[in-house]
Amino acid sequence: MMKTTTPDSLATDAPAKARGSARKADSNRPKRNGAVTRQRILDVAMSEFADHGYSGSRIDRISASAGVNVGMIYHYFSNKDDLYLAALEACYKVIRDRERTLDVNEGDPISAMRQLIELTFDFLSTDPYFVRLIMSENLMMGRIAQRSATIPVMTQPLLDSLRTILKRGQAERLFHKDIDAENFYVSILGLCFVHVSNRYTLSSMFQHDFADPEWLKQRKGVVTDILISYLRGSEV
Amino acid sequence: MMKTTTPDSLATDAPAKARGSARKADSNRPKRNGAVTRQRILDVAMSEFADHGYSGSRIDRISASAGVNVGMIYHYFSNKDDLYLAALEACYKVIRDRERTLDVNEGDPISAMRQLIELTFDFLSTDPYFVRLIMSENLMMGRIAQRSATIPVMTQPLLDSLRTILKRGQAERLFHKDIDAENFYVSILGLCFVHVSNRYTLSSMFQHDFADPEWLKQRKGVVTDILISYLRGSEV
Amino acid sequence: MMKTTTPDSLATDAPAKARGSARKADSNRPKRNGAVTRQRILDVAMSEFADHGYSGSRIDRISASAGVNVGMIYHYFSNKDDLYLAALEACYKVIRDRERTLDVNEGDPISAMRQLIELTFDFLSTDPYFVRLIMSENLMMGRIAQRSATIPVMTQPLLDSLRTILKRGQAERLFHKDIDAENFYVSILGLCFVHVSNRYTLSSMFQHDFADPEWLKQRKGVVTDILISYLRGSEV
Amino acid sequence: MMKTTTPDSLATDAPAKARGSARKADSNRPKRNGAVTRQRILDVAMSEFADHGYSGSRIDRISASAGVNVGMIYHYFSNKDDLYLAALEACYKVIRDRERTLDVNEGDPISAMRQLIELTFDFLSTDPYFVRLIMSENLMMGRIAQRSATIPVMTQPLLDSLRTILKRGQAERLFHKDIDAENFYVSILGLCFVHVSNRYTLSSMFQHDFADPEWLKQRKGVVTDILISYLRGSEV
DNA sequence: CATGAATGAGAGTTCATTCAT
DNA sequence: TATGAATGAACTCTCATTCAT
Repeated sequence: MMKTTTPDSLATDAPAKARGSARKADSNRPKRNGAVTRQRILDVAMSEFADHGYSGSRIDRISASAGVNVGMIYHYFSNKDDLYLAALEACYKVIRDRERTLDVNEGDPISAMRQLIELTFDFLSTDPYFVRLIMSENLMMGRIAQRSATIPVMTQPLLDSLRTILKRGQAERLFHKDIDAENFYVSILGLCFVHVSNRYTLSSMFQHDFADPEWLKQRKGVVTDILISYLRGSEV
Repeated sequence: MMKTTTPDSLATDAPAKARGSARKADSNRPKRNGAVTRQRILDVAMSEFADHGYSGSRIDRISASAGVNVGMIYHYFSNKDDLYLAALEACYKVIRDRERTLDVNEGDPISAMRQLIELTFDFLSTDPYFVRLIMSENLMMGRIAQRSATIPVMTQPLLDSLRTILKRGQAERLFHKDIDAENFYVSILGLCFVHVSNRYTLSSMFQHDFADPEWLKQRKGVVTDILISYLRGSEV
Repeated sequence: MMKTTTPDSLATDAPAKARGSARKADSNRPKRNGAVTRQRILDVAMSEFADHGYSGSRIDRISASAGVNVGMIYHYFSNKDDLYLAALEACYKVIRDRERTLDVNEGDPISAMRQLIELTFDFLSTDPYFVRLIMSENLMMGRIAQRSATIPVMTQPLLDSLRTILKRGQAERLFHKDIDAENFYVSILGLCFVHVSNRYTLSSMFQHDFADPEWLKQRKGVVTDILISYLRGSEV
Repeated sequence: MMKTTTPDSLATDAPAKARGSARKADSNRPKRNGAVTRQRILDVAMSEFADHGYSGSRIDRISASAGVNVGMIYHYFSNKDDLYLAALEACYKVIRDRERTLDVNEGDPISAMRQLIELTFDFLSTDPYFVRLIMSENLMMGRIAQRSATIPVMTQPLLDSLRTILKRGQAERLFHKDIDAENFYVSILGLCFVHVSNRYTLSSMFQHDFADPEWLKQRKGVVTDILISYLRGSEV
């Protein structure tokens, strides 16, 4: 089975030593370093949960991949639920951090919006572990996410960015007025998410690979067109 | 936990007697009837798999809900995988059948397309078991669906309908030319799917309920606008 | 897995029609014929029990192979134990019948004994289902066989034959006197049985096939030599 | 049902503490000791498999008798097959070790061979668990044993011993020349094995107990006579 | 006679979690 | 901090047997 890889360079703020793929034996790594161990567990957990969903994930497999003892997982994360929550939040942190790298006040609003769309499209397509973790959580009907205090907080900057771009576009009469930031984000998400979330069933339906780079490139154009043309739509 | 309900009236072609939600005791129902029992198991399985995903679903729970012995499930479906496949295919059959109720050759192309979009939107929003089953299957990376011979076959009429509408619209110069039926279906699906698939994480992010009827109604308008305005887009 | 075949021509006294390998559909066979059905079940049961031992055997598999319904097995044989007993007795009947084809009063005693040994050797080597059924029964510590009234009865003619040959040989001073018929039969059995009963573990130990025809032929000579030279042994 | 007992003193090299029959509560034994637990499971497994054959054996019963949790069996032996293989190999180790206690270069060849025969006879008669395990494995057509690398290796010293004795006997003109070591071992095995392997069916046939010490003693003499007289046979 | 749907007990195996060391 | 042995509950699946039709 294909394994989703978590983006080591972005997933955490842990010291550089801790990064790199998890390994069972690494004579160089310090024998006792709580933060590093904790982070290694978290990295592995993200990909395990992404690969198998919550109930499909195995504590044993995580501990083996992280090269630590089962007890360590319980030491740092209490139980499977809490570990899952930590993985989920870490995951949201990655995309929200990346969104903030955009400067939404600069340049023309259309290209700003296009950048945000493309960033979202690329992020979801390139790092499917995010999509998978989100799907998994929704399959559980938000059982874990609803306990999170940081998820709504992390959403705020994204909403602010969207509102800024929309306001600037409306001020310049490039976008029509009836556009709600939150609702528009749902549209972005839907169009950037579905070919990743539904990659396999779409493949069954249409008998080709929806992760093919050529297809993705063309699809990104279509998605951007759809969304931008909608923003400008009421001109018509 | 909320329970998704499968649409009894559509899920099967079994005799009317068999329909109705599963129940443990029904003095009226025949004590030994293979077809009916099989169907009752399948109905229950669809909602169990939708509610809990593949690994979260329990054979015990299915047999209890269906009011049959565990062994019966294995008698009719061999194993969990095959039962899941049967549920998945039954599920696809429902939406594909519903899509075929539309007459794509009649009326103007725009309203034909609008009908298809709205049907899709309504179906996915009203019967989340479909969305959830699809998500679950994709989380398993299509392990089961790829064994299905009927899924691609059932897709054909949908593609035909889309192509018919698009061709008619292009002939009447209502739609621009560069639209690929399959690609457009992915857009429809993305916009009709995401608020259901991501209902719970979106709720965590934005702190309101994405199944609220008022919100859904408004959202359906937006989705239709986005898609239709894209179809006509090249006018701009 | 290799399948032991029961000797159709010898296993039963049922009408010829019933013989031949079991089959699922045979349009020619009479739809209702108790004796035939019963026999077909018994034939299949012998090979099933021989192939898998008691606990490894499956009623379902027997009914499928016999081309009859599960209920039929219970109709004719009450339960698994009784079916097993019937198979075991049928099995003993085959070898005991075969032994009686020898005329122990004719010719010289040595060649009579040699014939009996060779008959035993050939029977056990050629039809391993007998050996396997006996092993299986012994693994169960004779749980079933001890209920059989016919097994000891069927043994009598064999003992009689052995005693006749021994007595004749001793009268002619060809065999020494201290030979007990029963004990001698155990020796015959041991030497004719072990390469069949232990075929697979011997193969693991010595890394060659103990069912190889060439090896069997040579081994039969050795076994006969050992036993005959023992009979004449007191000359030394 | 009679229970075969495994020879605790020989089955393992585990520390003395671990020996003795399995028991549920033993306040003296260490609560957490992998090697000891593993060995206790193996000891119990040997007798369970010997008593019931492979399919008749129950993991539950083994764990109960060993006084450990079911999971422990899977922790140490992965699955029933592997546990069975471990038991089988342990079993072979016992007899092969015992055979090596003989000094085949000392004394006269006839008495050396007699010792080997009697050791084999006694071992198989006294510890029927060996015979039963071997039977069970053969009933499965060597499914497990053929995966063993150690069984053929452990056979080598036995073959060497036999060859040594035979060569010495032939050099001294005590044995005739045409004797193959492997073939002769099959004869030894057959004659020492059959009254144990077929104990119950022989009892049904002849209506007396083939484990009776008096009978065994006399039989041992017969078996030795048969084999030794064959070795010297060609003198005649 | 004959069918196969239905049962219930129990099989092997897995897994989150705890705890002695 | 760190280990991995140990637990107990649960899960998927099997099977001899019964019984309505």
